[in-house]
Amino acid sequence: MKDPCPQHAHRHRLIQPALNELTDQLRRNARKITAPRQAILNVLRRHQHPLTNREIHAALSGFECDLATVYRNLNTLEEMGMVRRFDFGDGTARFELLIEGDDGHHHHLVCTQCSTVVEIEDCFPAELEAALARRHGFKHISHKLEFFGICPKCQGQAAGAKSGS
Amino acid sequence: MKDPCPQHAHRHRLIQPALNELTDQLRRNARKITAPRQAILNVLRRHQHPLTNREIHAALSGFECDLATVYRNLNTLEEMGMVRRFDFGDGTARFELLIEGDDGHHHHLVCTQCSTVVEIEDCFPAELEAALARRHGFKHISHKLEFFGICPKCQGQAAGAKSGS
DNA sequence: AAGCTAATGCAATTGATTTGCATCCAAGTT
DNA sequence: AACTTGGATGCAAATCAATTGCATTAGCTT
Repeated sequence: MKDPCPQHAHRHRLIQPALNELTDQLRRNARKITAPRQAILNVLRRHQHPLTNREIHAALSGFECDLATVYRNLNTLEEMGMVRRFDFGDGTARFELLIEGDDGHHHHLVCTQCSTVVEIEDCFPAELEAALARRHGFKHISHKLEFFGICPKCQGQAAGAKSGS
Repeated sequence: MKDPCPQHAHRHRLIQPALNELTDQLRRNARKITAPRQAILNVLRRHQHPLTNREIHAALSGFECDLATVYRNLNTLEEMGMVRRFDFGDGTARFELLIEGDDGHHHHLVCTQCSTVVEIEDCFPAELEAALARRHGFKHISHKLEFFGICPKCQGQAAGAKSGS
């Protein structure tokens, strides 16, 4: 019996893995250390929020690579367990870098006005989830959970704005 | 202070609204009672599970209309609060008919093998959600939550199958 | 029955994501 | 250090869900 959402919630957010640690992970998975890959990992290292493929592509400092390459690499990194994919329901996938050993399971609180994202420490209670699985005879149960609301900054302002002042 | 997810969980699933009750709702919202709309509502009445636009379009018995019309109507019905949109994370929206007065808030347990969908009575605890909103200063908070796992039927079978038997 | 506007059909468009294919290069070999 | 090779990349085309422009049709009000 494990806790709802253990202590891993905020842990990795504070850590910025060194690039060479990340390339080591690639090496161990028999992946080539290419320029696009390093550039992408560098972008992910520097950002604490979930990024879309397009955002990652745009953030490649100096270096350029094809958008398709970004897509391919994020899929690869996800398979390798180096990033986690999030779905905020807007039809665009977002990714966060994980540190080794962390499954990255956590959730977000997204402002429906300005798209500000806050990482959340809460999780759906594991006992409830287990009971639910038992009740319906399901195995290997997991969940997707994201919260939406109006952030403090946007609360004073008239609706419709896309970014803070 | 309200309950986590009140008793409305299974309520409407057992009810199959009469077509004329549904068209009355349209009328009250100043919407025209067209053939495509009636056909779409009929499909929704008969199905207890979330359906994609394409599935609804395919299920229009006898009557034919353009797929774009199905898309447009489900958007309209959603605005009117007659259907609720669900996102199972596969890039395709699904819809369920609501009964009047029910906001239709509930969740699902989806089999990742055969796509069987079970409606869930559990919900993310409202107290936790309220605390979360308070903690981060958010207002008008809501959430999206769906569960995934392997259903009883698929547990015995080798992975990979797309439907039972 | 006439008239106005929403609703529809059809085709084209948008946007995210994927893929075919020729070329290239990182990494292991000789 | 040159050689080999399969994974990786660039580019363009293809998918797929969903939306939209536009001319036409058809509910509904008067």
